Amino acid sequence: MREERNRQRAVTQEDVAQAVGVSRTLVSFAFRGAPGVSSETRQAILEAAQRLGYRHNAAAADLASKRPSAVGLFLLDLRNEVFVDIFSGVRESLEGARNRLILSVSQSQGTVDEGAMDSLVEARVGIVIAATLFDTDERVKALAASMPLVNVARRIDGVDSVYSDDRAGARAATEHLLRLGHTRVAHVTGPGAEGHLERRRAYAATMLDAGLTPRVVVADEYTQEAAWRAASALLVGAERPTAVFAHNDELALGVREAAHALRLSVPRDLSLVGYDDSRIARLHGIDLTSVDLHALDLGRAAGAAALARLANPGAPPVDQSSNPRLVVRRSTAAPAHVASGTEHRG
Amino acid sequence: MREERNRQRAVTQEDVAQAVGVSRTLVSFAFRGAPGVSSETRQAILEAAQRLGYRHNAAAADLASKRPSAVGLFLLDLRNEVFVDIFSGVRESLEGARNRLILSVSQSQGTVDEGAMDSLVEARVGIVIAATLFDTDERVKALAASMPLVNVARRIDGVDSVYSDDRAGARAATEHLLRLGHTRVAHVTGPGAEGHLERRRAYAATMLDAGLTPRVVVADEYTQEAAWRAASALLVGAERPTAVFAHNDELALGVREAAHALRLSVPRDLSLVGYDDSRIARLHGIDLTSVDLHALDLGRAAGAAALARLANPGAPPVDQSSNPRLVVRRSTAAPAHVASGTEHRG
DNA sequence: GTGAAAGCGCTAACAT
DNA sequence: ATGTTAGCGCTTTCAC
Repeated sequence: MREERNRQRAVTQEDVAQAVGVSRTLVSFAFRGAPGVSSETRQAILEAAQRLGYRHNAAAADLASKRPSAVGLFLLDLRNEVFVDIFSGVRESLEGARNRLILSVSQSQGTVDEGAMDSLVEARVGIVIAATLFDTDERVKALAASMPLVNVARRIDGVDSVYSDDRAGARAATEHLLRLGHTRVAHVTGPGAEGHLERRRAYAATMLDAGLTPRVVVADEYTQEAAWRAASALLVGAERPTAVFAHNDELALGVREAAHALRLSVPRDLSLVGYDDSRIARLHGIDLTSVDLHALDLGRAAGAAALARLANPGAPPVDQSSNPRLVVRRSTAAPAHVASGTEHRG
Repeated sequence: MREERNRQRAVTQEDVAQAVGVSRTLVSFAFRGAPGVSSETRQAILEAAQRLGYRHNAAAADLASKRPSAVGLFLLDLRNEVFVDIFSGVRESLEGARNRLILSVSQSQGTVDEGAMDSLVEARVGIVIAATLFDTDERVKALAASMPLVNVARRIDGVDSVYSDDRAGARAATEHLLRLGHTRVAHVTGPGAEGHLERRRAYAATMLDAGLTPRVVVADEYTQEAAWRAASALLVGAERPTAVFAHNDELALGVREAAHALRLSVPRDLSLVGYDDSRIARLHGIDLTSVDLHALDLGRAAGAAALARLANPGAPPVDQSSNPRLVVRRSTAAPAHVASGTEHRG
């Protein structure tokens, strides 16, 4: 038993060929269903392979065939469900295709991660689908110039991009709060990398359009804990906002915890809007109003775009935008004074 | 601009060697910091590589060097934070080591996934760390016989195993409920694969020890939705349990939603205990009593075990158990009648 | 329908 | 300290 573990030379196509009494070429052909192999030979080969325990060696195959078959997926943070959904979507659209999917997750929260992207390059993926939120446009363009790259959840001019209209989503979120009667609406976000700017810009623009003063609070990371810290300072004093629109649900939950620690009740004392419409947002007792960006669809579309790019390297850049949707739940309500005003009327 | 995308032949060590005026060997050695290269030559090589834009080709390297450097990680479900934590832990302990980490995620919720494991085999990883919960002991043993394998979050005799003591955790959870005065305590779990049995067994044993009747409800998947469906049937009628211990937080949240839909309040009408101590459990308004199995540590330990196995293939199997910890929050309380009894006393 | 031979980019003895 | 040589397992012309 124990001895078997000692890695005896792996079974190769050569071994299969000898067993069947044909050449290596035929074996190679047989596996890829290439034409030019009689069905009898193919049967014999497949059967012998099975019997001998032959396993295809993807690395060797890629090396020999010059054009790499793997698709790399670069994600920022698996604790954020959006990225998990993107992953699921990409995988789904790669199903059936002959491409392996290699996942690489950024190490660092809040800064550019060279290492994770490098690992994809060194794995010689033929194309990478990347959530490049922390990189500058310039750097992404440079990357895209050196290898096929599909941008997901972000738009960059001249680079294949599959994204959700952040501007529309952020505007909808902010307007929802304004319509409820809030005037002191703050925005909690994270480090201001180029990929993360749309939402805060749209928030600020919407506020200004309404004649109000934007108030942007920047947490030092895109984590609950960082949002908590940032919100703890924001939510005290007479001038504290009556509503907060957070960059995403993760941050919104941090704000929520901070509010509760300060004995502020949501939505009575503070209205809260997140972004992503994660499963947590839907839980009873959380009921977080949030913007759904359909991450699964984004992933599917990105996967399809990658396949298309691989098939046609010369095609013009894809620019595929989709519309997010505001999902109103119970974390938002009219501010206290307006609410009582409403009551009087009611 | 656009033309650059056309994959011109990649820069190889050969190119670097020619540029510097040395042999390929030196270049190869220089990159791996192998001895036998003068520091001047090394400098020149590294610099030329930089200038030419040379990227190491991991696939070719692995192919040439017989002993594969990659570690495969097989995970069941990225939507379950436990697995994300395991991933983080594994990666952490591989940091510094020269091993690439290749992640493979099971496709199917609830059944064995051959494909995902195969992809690891075809990537020719040197060892795989696997959360094999859905496989039979027998199958895992067979796999482990054909290639180095470290079991994580599960114990299998004769196979490297790094796990948390599920029996102790489940017993602690059940006893916590019994001590609160509950007698009708149900257990909600998922499909009964061998890797998932410890908790329900410990629950049942604990109930029997206390002279009570176990009641195990099996959802058809390990998802919130499935738990919701299962719990909807469980939580009606006069004989409905006053407490539920769920296999994990994911299922517990499904039970919680079902309870709320039935207008049962947690913990007043139903006490609830989960398992995993996920971040969601800690949120204000959720406050789920749960068992922390320290998934991050599990991942770290599994990574270390994999490295150790790679370094010493002949060593006896690792059997490393750790103790989970019950974290009591506000989702558990004495059952209604006992609670009022307590009030009288107080 | 089948096979021979070259070579992918790299590592690893074995020279020198 | 540096170079030579032979593969790793596979794909892929190009013959037969």
